[in-house]
Amino acid sequence: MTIIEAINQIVSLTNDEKILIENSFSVKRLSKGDLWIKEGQYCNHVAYINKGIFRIFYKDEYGSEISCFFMPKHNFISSYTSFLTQTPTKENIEAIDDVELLIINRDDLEKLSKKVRKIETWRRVIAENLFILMERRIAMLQSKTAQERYEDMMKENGDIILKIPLQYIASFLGITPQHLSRLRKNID
Amino acid sequence: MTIIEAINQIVSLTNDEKILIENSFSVKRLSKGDLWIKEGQYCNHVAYINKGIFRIFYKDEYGSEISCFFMPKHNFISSYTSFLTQTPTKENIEAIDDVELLIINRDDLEKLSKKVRKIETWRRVIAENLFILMERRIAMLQSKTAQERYEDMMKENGDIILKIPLQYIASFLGITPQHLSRLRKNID
DNA sequence: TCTAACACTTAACAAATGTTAATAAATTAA
DNA sequence: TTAATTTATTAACATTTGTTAAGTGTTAGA
Repeated sequence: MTIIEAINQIVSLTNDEKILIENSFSVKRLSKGDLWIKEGQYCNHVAYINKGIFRIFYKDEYGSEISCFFMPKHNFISSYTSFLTQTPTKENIEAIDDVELLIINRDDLEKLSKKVRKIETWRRVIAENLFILMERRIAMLQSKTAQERYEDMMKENGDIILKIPLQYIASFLGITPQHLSRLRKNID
Repeated sequence: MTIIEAINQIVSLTNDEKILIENSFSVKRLSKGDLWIKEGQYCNHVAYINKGIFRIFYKDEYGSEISCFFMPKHNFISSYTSFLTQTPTKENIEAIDDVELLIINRDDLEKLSKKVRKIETWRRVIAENLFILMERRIAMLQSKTAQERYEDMMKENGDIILKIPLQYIASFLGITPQHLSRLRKNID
């Protein structure tokens, strides 16, 4: 799915609009392990993932990495709080695979939004979806056991779960790698 | 703190704007235990809490109540996903105390936003703050023990924690009432 | 006021999860 | 490729948290 198809699913676009959008984004490639965004930076970009998987993580008070989200291809990614509030981010965004991004910076996104008003609607929908995702994540952490959380994750992200190192998934679920290893043994 | 003072803290207002805003909201009073919003309803209002404390909760697959958030006076409250996406809410919003609200419906909020453009900024800031709150909540549930979560809650919400029934706090923290009772004994 | 319903506490035990440490497997670098 | 490093698995044990059940307030109506 191209970026145009992804946006077109939410707000249907004319050919002219498609061209305007396409020209506003530029390609960026990263290798496995590279950080696209580092903590302390201002995140002034939003990106569409053409290829690969990203991990968003932050460091806790002991310096351990806590994985917040995984984003596979055909989704949009950013350090949203930083992008929206124009403050330094606490998050790191790391390429788990070799990845290909289509990026746009804040100014160009504003210009594009003025030229193509539908982009405003699309931005709102992206924000709303993220909001709903966070609500579901809170509900899950609050009221399900580790095994249920893992099984739910399997159902919803079965396609990418095998490509993500176990330790990252464990951190995402809020458990130790050893415990996740144990759960996997019991489930299979 | 009045609603005008609360908004004025975020976007400074002229006297005319203050009057326009004040006239757009209307008073609603509820008694302890009343539901302002019930699951299944469309939430078409946003409210400022003049007095009292609210609890937002939903029901899990077994019908148990899971408490998501507590909102004390001098904050704004809504079932945001429902309000934003105009879909039926899964949440219930309950008065823990006798409460007094200042409410505005979607249409009037849109009209007000057009008359007082700063209200757009205020709406954005409210959404951003909620977003940050949710991020912190995820981090807490993901990487802290129940005792740490309780102690953090004491630090940040010490003023209201004593007014909220223990069972609701336990559910909010993702633990059983018995376990919270045990933690309290150990801490004091 | 008395009683019934509900909320909170406590304790014993069970289940889930963390910790430590050792080993095996996989990946990376020379 | 081999050696070094990282990652994953396994097991024994410790700690945290859930479950059940009983007892003790507390509150709200009859």
